[in-house]
Amino acid sequence: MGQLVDLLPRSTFREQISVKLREAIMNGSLAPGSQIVESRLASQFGVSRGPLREAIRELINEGLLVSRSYTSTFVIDLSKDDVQEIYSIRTVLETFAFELVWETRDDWFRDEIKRRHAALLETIDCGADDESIAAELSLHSLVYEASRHKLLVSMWNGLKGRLQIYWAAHHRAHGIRGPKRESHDQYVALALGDDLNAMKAEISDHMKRGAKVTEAFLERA
Amino acid sequence: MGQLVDLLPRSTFREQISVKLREAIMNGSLAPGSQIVESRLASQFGVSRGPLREAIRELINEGLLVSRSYTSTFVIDLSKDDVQEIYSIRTVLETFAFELVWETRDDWFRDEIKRRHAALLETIDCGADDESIAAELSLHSLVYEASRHKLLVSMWNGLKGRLQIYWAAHHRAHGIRGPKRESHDQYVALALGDDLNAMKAEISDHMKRGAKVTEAFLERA
DNA sequence: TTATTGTCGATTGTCAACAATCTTCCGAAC
DNA sequence: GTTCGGAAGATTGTTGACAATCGACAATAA
Repeated sequence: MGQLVDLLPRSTFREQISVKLREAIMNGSLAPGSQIVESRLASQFGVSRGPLREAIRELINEGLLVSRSYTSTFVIDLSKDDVQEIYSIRTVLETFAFELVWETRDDWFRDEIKRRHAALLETIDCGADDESIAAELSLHSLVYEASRHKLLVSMWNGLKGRLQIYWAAHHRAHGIRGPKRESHDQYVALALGDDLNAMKAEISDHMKRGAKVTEAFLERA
Repeated sequence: MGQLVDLLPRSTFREQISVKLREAIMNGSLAPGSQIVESRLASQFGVSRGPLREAIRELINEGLLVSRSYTSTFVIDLSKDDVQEIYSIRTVLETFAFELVWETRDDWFRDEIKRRHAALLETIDCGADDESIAAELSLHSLVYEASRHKLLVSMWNGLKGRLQIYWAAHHRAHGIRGPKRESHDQYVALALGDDLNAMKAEISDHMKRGAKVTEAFLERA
């Protein structure tokens, strides 16, 4: 028997809190470097410290928070090296994802990549900065999802979260605009084409450009 | 002022429990598929369920345990697909690690790889199966450590834990011996040599052989 | 003045009791 | 015999109180 209706979202507090917290960090309500106080957050969410602590542990394991025993926990503040590391791993993983997907790209893949690219362009035209970031990450997510490689997807999700924090924070701090309108034309065109090596080269370039931009961020500060 | 005495190991229960639990899973005291009951484990460790739950959450995030809300939590039982995924990602990451390290390999690297290889051979000669597994993983860990890429190391550690569970469990279940004596001769020789492409090919082969062995495991069952 | 010690507030760590949920099983109705 | 419903037991989820630790600042003594 198939799935007739969606599973009811009977989630625990811990789950709900961990997504809310993740959102708050990603959209900058909790800025990088800011302190997390369990008792305060718990009362804000209207729960006790137990489930809140478990949610915090989850984000610590994802690398979004850091904590020092008996003392304090903070929203992570990524260093330049951290971001470079993320970009370098991303290059490797996204290249691998395209290798996996390349021969089995189907109509769904082609339609979906166009759809997500269009969505990205629209958010850029609207000037919606945070949404542009999310749309860009969604575009890149496609190849991971299409790979049907669960482990690869989960690793990408880990990187994605940290990247989003970083971008959102620095865009806010420096008043820089989101992704440029033409930044993904080449990426999408090659992903629809037939030259895997050109695609790989584009990924490598794309990531190098991204890494360069982050350096520029940090030199202003 | 130097370090007069060792730092006192003032760790929290959660920390201690999470390493003990990890050990128990890795060495097979807690077999794949076996159920974890919070209250029972808590009394075994002599602590309350609070810190124990947090330790369990940690292992869940590492992929060593799985849980269903309000019902139960189990030691993970990897499927054939899961193991294939691990091997395929491992190929990608280890190749990347060698690219990073290749031009900067120094005497420490060369000495250390010989040392770890010798340690592996010794455990094999002693017939110490569990230790052979650990020694093999330690040998492979070297290139990640030498890369000085924190993110890469942490990803490898995640994979390593799951691989160790899988190997230990299946060796125990099927009475199969650990790694063969000559299995890493080529790997070490190429890692000390000057042909990066040959090294990459060896990694790819090595992983394919590993994946084949896991298939053989599963066809017996 | 300066180094040492004690104290206090803030924060995280731990505990034991209680609540919510899931599974199983048994009995009744059809 | 089958299906439905509901009680019972097992397990996880949640809570509020209490304990341990840390960092800073004041008190003290040389």
